[in-house]
Amino acid sequence: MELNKKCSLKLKRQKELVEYIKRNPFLTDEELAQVFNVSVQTIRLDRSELKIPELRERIKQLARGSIDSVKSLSYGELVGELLDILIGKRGTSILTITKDMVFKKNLIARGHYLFAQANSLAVAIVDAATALTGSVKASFKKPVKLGERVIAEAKIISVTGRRYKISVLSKVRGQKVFEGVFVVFAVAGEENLCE
Amino acid sequence: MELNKKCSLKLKRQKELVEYIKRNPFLTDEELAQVFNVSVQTIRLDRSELKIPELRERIKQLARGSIDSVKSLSYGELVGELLDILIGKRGTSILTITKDMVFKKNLIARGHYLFAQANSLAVAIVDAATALTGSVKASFKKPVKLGERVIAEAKIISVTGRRYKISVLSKVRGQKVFEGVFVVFAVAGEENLCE
DNA sequence: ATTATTTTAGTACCTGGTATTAAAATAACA
DNA sequence: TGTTATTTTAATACCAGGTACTAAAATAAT
Repeated sequence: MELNKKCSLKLKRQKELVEYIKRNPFLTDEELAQVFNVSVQTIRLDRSELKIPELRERIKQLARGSIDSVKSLSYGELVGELLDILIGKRGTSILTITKDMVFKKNLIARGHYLFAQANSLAVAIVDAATALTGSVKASFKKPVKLGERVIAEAKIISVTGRRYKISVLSKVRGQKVFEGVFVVFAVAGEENLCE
Repeated sequence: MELNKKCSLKLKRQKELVEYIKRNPFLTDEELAQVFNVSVQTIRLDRSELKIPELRERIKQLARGSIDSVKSLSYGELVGELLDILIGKRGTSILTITKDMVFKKNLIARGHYLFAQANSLAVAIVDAATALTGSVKASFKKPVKLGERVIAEAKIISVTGRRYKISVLSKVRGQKVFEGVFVVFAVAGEENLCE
């Protein structure tokens, strides 16, 4: 009842197998069998004991992991990270351009990410329970590349009733990359925000 | 020899199929057949004509891409789902408002999602290898709620050199919710797009 | 020598395809 | 209308890479 040598051989192989598959997830059982110089059945037995899924399942999981991060624009209330805010006055946020924000061809950030950062900041500094964007005039001054950190500064220029006019200026290393004027409405309930 | 109607039906399906699979790469031929309401064989025929690899191959490629870490996401290129496009002319896309697109407080869609749909559509119909947004004038006409389906229609109004002027109109159940004029630049390499 | 463990083999079956041939449905045309 | 081209569907044989199960060999432990 103490199959030390054999048993340890088996355990050793299984340990290595785990590592090997981790590093090398695209191999079939047959190929693994060759690598470890055992039969295909042994590999299958090992996998089932170790609960390692079959090749196709492994690949699928990898693919899922890669695609999930693509999803959509933002996950929280704000696109970017709030650096500083003074509600009713101004605010600053920073957004680092990651690879899912850029065109794959040239690694330049898609415009709507810069817009989203500016828009969510504009809405945030109004924050009268709820604020909705009414209209925008924006211009993209310079392309922003992968990895760059965009700092957006918003300030309220005027307030007329529930109508806020806010300017947002975004920069990368001091260089202006985006500029916009947002008209935002503070809404209480459900009414229309149309002009 | 002029199978216009039929032919266009087939072409339309194939176009949609390309998009559908891009956004939805984990579906089997059988599932795709159900979606498009045709037989499995037709889907296979389409795939082979369009040189779209089979499910397992698609998954493998995704998984490979994810491991290479460089990862070029051709999946987040467009916000919304392309319904119909005529490059150089016009295009239509649909975006269903999900819960991560709305303000928690009132379930109204954040403006930048509508903007993103419009912007990515505007960029898509230019598609001169690469296109970047230069400036925008936009206005949000009506709040859009959770679950609603926004249909955006973009059309090119004018082209001056590499400068495209594109109007985008988004509607929910026929009601105008967003309107914008985008100035988009077709860029070849790396130059600035500043005005 | 006997028993327990481990490895290997063999078989039937599954999914999601390819590849090929052929029939049926649909559209175009004269 | 009939005839022809196109498109769609069906049927069949085959493949990879498995699962699940049964059973025989090989090896080790006592």
